[in-house]
Amino acid sequence: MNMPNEQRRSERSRQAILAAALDLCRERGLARTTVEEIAKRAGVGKQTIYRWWGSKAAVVQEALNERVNATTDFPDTGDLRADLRAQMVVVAEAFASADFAPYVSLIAAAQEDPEIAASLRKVMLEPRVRACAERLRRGQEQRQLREDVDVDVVVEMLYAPLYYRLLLRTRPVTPEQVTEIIAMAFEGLAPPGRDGTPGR
Amino acid sequence: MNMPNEQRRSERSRQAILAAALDLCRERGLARTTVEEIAKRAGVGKQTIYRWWGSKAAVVQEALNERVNATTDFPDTGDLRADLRAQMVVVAEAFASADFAPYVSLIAAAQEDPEIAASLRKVMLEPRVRACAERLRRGQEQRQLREDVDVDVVVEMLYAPLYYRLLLRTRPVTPEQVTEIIAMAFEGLAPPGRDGTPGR
Amino acid sequence: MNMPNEQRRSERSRQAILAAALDLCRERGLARTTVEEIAKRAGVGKQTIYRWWGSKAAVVQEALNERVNATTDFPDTGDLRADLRAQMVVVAEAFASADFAPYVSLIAAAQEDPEIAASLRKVMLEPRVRACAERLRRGQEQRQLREDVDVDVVVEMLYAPLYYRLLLRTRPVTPEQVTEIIAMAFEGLAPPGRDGTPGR
Amino acid sequence: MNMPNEQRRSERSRQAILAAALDLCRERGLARTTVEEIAKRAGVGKQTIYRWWGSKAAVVQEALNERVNATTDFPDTGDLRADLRAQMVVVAEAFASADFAPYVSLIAAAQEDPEIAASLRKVMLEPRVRACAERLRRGQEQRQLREDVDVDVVVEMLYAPLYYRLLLRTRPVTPEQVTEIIAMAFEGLAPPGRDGTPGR
DNA sequence: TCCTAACCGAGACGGTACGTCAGGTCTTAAG
DNA sequence: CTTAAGACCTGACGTACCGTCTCGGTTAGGA
Repeated sequence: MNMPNEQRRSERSRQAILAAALDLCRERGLARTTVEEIAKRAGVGKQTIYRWWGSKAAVVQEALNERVNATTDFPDTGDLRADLRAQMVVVAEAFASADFAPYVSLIAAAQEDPEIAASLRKVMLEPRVRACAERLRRGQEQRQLREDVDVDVVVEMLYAPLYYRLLLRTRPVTPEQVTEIIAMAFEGLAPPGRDGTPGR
Repeated sequence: MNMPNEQRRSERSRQAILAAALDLCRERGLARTTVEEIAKRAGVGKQTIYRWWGSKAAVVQEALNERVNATTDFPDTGDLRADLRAQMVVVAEAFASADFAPYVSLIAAAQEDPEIAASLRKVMLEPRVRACAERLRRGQEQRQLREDVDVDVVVEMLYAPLYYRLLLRTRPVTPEQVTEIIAMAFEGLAPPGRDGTPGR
Repeated sequence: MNMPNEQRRSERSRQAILAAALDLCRERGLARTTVEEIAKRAGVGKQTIYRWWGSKAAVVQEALNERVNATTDFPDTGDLRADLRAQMVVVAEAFASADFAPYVSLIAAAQEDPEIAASLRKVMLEPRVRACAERLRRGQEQRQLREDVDVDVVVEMLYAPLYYRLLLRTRPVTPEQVTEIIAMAFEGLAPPGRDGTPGR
Repeated sequence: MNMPNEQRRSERSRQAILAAALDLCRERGLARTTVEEIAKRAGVGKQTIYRWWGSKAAVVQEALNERVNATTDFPDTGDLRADLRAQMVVVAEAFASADFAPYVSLIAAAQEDPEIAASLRKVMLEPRVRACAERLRRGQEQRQLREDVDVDVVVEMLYAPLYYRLLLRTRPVTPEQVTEIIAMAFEGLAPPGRDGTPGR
């Protein structure tokens, strides 16, 4: 994207485009949304979209990024598992919401467009992963989490099942799932042995 | 799909179409593959594709299904964690392979097409999930897995991190990841307490 | 124009396109006619136009050529000046007719497109010029036209004033103009001298 | 055109626009010349063009009018045919020149824009026609031209063949053509009869 | 001499049409 | 009846220009 003069840009058009793109994406998914429709609904010329964005996916992502709660702070009440649960329930509820469709569409688009993938990771994923990892590290200091685990892998283990259901649609994402994940992850799958530590 | 007369169908054309579709999908992804190209490369009329399949995704899925190793059997050596590791490493290697691109494309397409999603789940996912769940249940009987966990949720907990990396491309899927997942999942995240059972 | 298979061509679409193009051209001129409108009015895809013609001008020309009276025969009653007058009056009336607008548009388009120009000359102009020249040559044999003139130049001298008014719109083209042209051309501009032959 | 304040107008910009328009028109014809290109080449904002002219054709016409030899005087040596020939040869040479393309483009544009047509007639055509007609009238007084002919029609008869070749491009416009036209027009096409006056 | 209205360059804007691509349907000829 | 071939209608693509509309910056006259 080598941009034209940013200063002369019409904020009115920009907002109308982001809103229209997001609406259409919610209504029928990104694949069935066309640049022409976005332009028409936003009351804007197509060129204005092509001037500032590289693809309809880029528009949706900017819209999403601007509207999604920007706070990536993680609660820290001192109780790691409670804090994780609280945060993950928020995520689970977001995943279950109909408004979340554009994010799913974007992940789909990212599968065949490395640029979207990179930008998604950088903008949507990494800040939240980092916040969670930090909370986990504090949890290690507070002796609420094993010290010999890689917190980045823990983040994956906790959140991956939510993404699994989100993307493979085997079952709905629910707060109950969060409860189960945390319980299983913290308590482990090994049956309680005599000394509390399983073999291997 | 209400099919025309199956018996008169040309197997030669069918195979050529499946091969062409898979090749193109590997080369440039499903989104950038067109029915027209498949037809031309297969030396086939477009109508022959539309006659027998509902979409290019359906073609790719049939191709994938026919070529992928059909055996969903799970090893059972008596050592649950070793068996899980063995099977998951096979999956991880598959995920890491370049030939796997069509499967990823299909998952992407499924996000905005419930028909593909349903068919993907039924054909690709469920048989393998079922096989794993059964092995886990035998593991419970063999006292190698807690008896109070829902094995279907355990399947998710084990495989979800592989899908997470596959679809969000944060890091490559590797055998090491499998080792870490199994260790963390079985041993749990809670720090070893005095009595071996964490609070809550 | 390297054509696709001519045999599979839809005559229905072809006729609809020619008719629509001609109508639109009559209504508002070639410049204000768009390929999109032609397609819409003909109930045809744009691609069908682009498949068979190189430009909207080519469509109009084919339409014109197909509809214009194909007979280029020149009357030959034995009276050259009467025959010329008869034929030229037909042309003058055609020029004056509103239906003639597409021909004028085509001449305009030819000014900046040598291909249209060449095709116009070959299809519309030359056959008629040739027919007139032949009649003039017979006139020379019949001793009704000087034998020392180049009949091709005579054709120009007779018809050019009609084109002049058609294209420069100084005055309407009328049968009276034809009468004046023929009189002046045959009798000459030189004042009748003592011996009937002017100087120089 | 309701003009803004003429006094504040930038002559520098005006000249740059006229020059750019004329150059572009010579290079690729009026149809393929865009206002945007004119503006860019002239180093001028588009608005400056739209402020002072109604269309690109108007720009070209003003450019042409300013640069073309403004003298419409007709020579008068006393020999009408020689004077006509001299003047017509100048015109023929102009027609044959590559620099003449913009004038031809303008005539083409005039076919579908009555405003251009009117302005072309008024500015380019009528003064020259009037000058020629006056010379012809003096020729009648000098007994070098029949007195019973309408001089305006004679002007057409003489110049129309030049325009015919210019616009229909059947053959190049040359001084020889001028010679032929004058000879044929003055001497007439009728074969010299016994009494020097043809029938009808 | 300064003020201020106007013109100026630049170029973003809402549009229309372009010529192309691919979708899915329909037609033709061959087997 | 199926097939390969490919023309057909449709609709979206991304681009080029249209003519209008801001922006500062500059310039010229009237106060």
